[in-house]
Amino acid sequence: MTATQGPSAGDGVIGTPDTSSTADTPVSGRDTVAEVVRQWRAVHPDLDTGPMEVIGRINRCAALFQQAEDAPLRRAGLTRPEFDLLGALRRTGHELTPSELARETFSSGAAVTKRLKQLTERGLVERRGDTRDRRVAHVRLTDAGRELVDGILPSQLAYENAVLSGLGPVELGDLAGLLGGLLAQLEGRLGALRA
Amino acid sequence: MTATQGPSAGDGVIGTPDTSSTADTPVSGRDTVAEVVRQWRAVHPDLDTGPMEVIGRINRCAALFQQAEDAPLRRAGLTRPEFDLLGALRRTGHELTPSELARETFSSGAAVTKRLKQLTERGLVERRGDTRDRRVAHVRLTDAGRELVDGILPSQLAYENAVLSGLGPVELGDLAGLLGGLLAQLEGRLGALRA
DNA sequence: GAGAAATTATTCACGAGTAAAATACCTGTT
DNA sequence: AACAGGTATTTTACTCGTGAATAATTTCTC
Repeated sequence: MTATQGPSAGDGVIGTPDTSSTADTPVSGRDTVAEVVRQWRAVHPDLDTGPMEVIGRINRCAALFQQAEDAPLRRAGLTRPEFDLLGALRRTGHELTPSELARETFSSGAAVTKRLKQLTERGLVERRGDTRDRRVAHVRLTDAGRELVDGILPSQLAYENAVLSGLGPVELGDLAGLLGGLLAQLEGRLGALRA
Repeated sequence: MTATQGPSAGDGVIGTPDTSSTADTPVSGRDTVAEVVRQWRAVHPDLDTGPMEVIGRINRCAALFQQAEDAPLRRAGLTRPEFDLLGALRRTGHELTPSELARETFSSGAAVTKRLKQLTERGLVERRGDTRDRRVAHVRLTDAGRELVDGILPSQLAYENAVLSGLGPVELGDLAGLLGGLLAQLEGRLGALRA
């Protein structure tokens, strides 16, 4: 699929009304992605580097989060995927089957199986077989699991808040809104784009 | 900087306020993270779920990108980390040592070693020992490697553009700007926050 | 200059995720 | 009732990244 290389959209996409010049440093300040984009432009001045400025930054932010954001989690001996699983059980408030956990957690069934094994051994979740359909299992938090999640969550949120404290409330709100719009589009339309 | 950010709060960007308990309800519309946040609020109405709306969405976007965004890459038999490595060599325009590649690529030295081994076997990069310091190696793209990168890049960017096409140019510009600000903060201040 | 400390790159053992096969079970059709 | 086909979950074989140890070399310090 050869999409029309944004002819006019080319360099205008990002710098639209706000930033000062088109010559150097066309985008916001000094993060590493900006430098990367600058290098690419020097080598391929014809390409539309707009997407990089969004996707590259999202990927980089996510990578940094994974390294640092989860400090309170790791202190409790949990990885982020493990916490996501426990959190899914906590926030839905009821039992979930492994398949539902996989869907809720955006991970594969096999990964859920492995995590459940570990979490069961640690006494954080329990399993119960369905009486009608003996293929399915129902997983629920133990008291210890629920207490662990409830104990971690506030400090985790406080930590995330600190991580984001560089932006003001208005900017965070805007960012959340824009990301929500993007994500809604991605989730709705991405499966179909898998060309 | 950022164009006239939404007057008042950030809830207007996407749409419909929802039917929740708390007074301020910036949860925008219809992505999965919004639903997750809603569930958390029902269970813990006292917690500030603001950070989730940003961090959760960034992580989720990154996960979706990893699944889908790289379609043109995989068609060329490259993973995203491999392409990042080749891209670093291409965009800097000169040779890089493995350590520099690790820094540029945000990955560990061991990972770079492994990738270099594979890419060398495929004839995409070459290595050369430093004459002054015999510990260091210098890595450069072969002609085939450079052609591969240059061949992939346009379609990869076009693909990314399509992925982002749900947002308009202004929104993408704002998003890039906000993410750049966040990232600059994270990169500058995150190492110190590792408590 | 000789030995200590630092730096560069690689190797190793391991943990975690995945896709695909395997297992166990249910349901509808005949 | 029996069989085909579908679904839920687990197992298997494999890949990939990581941190810690290792090897090789340079640089610092006296």
